Amino acid sequence: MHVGHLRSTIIGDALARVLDFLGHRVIRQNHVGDWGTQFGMLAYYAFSLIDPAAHHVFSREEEQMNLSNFSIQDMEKFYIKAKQLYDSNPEFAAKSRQVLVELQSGKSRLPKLLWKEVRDQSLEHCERIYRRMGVLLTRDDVRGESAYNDDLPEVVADLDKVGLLTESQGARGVYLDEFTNKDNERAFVIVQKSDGGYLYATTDLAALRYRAVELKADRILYVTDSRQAQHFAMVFTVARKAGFVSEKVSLEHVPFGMMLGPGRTPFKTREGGTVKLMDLLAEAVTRAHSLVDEKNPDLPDGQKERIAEVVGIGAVKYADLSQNRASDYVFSWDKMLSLEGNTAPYMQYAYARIRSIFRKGESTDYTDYTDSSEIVLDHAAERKLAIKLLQFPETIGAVAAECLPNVLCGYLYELAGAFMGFYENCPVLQAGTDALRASRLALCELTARTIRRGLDLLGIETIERM
RNA sequence: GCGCCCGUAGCUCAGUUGGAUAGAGCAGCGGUCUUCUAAACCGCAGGUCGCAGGUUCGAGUCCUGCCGGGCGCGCCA
Repeated sequence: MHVGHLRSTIIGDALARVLDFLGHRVIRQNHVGDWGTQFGMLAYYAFSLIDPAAHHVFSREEEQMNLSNFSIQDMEKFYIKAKQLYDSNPEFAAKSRQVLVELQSGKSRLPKLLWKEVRDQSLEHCERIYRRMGVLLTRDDVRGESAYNDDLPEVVADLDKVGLLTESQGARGVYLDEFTNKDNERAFVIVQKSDGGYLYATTDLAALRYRAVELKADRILYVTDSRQAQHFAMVFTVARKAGFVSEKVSLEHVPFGMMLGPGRTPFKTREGGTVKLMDLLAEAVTRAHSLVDEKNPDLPDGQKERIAEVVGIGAVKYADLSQNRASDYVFSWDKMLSLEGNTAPYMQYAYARIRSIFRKGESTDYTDYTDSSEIVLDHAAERKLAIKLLQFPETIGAVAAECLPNVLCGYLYELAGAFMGFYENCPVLQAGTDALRASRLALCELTARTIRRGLDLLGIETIERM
């Protein structure tokens, strides 16, 4: 995984958390690309590692080959090498495509075994990143392109059954009056190539039907980059017309802007020169660690490392989530790893400050103050903070309705800002009266709870001190 | 050609059912630690909201046209 995979992973995770929190039954679907050309080349490359001299691929003896020792240390390097060979070596490319054909037809067991091995390694790699980033996806959520392989002929047959299917120049597809092509003619959505192969529109239709019929989803969200907007608009239209999805089911593409490189050039996926996600996370944690050393040198080392991890990872995720997802995202180390201003550490810092008050006040029991206290809002800063606190529910509602995590980020930033103002102006532990002290402690408690909950919904952790 | 997205301060961006003097961060300048964490706070400076019309009591927001940028459009995903 590289930085180009960051957005869909993080945005999808945050939206799933928010919808979950609101009581919806959320079914995560990790639609991994485990069935295309790239997996053919990976599987064949894996094979060539086992036996570099091999010029033939699918003999019986080779099917017996023991694959148990096969392991891939670094899937990213592995892919780059395979890609280089694919581009430079016609023989390798031809064999890769052959592997894919064998794979999809299910004729030979060897490609299947290799494919499975490569896929497992790849998914394990993803899971390591998910765990470090605090993304809730698990292996159970993986339902990739390969899962729909057997449904593809049926999708085409069903389109034919309802009279939508047309043949043109040997390819089969659906004409849509709602869209036009380059020549201003109605669009043609191809579901089966002239050579009999299927395309991603076919897979997406199969997936759509699975989600509507089998999973009984009533709202289906597609978190992908905005370039696929038209593709999904067309696939949704076909699915409706074919009766795969009823009108009651909401189909929503949740598009986000591209990851751009320096100079606003597109970040090429599947090319060399991209920044690895693991490296990005490590760099973020390193930067956070040196900041902890600087700001709070007396903390024990173990605690510093924990803080660096939470702050660094949080900063990376927040940098992405806080921007309106429609905008293109210009990759910048400084911006992504920034720990100043409107960043996760700002909120984490506000939280840590509040927790510090409770430690100093010798009470860590949250419920001590909220239930029995009258809230006093005499100071402007108190009033401002209280109003912000009350806006939390409507904010979450808006985030869920519009699928905009940055709205939650904006809210939390305002909340943390309101607290900072309160903190500067309103002494808590040394408030004039017991009643005022109790009231302010309650405000602190409610703020801490809201910040922690809000960050949690974004997939970002909090720490007790920093 | 058609379609979608975008154009807001020097830079990066908020501003989504139209509502009062358009906000924030960074960068710049100047202040604030004898009191709960200064990873903070306060102040100053900085904008013809791409342009031109229109709707409205009211437009960054809605409509039309234009300029500029990005992306997409029958056998890749």
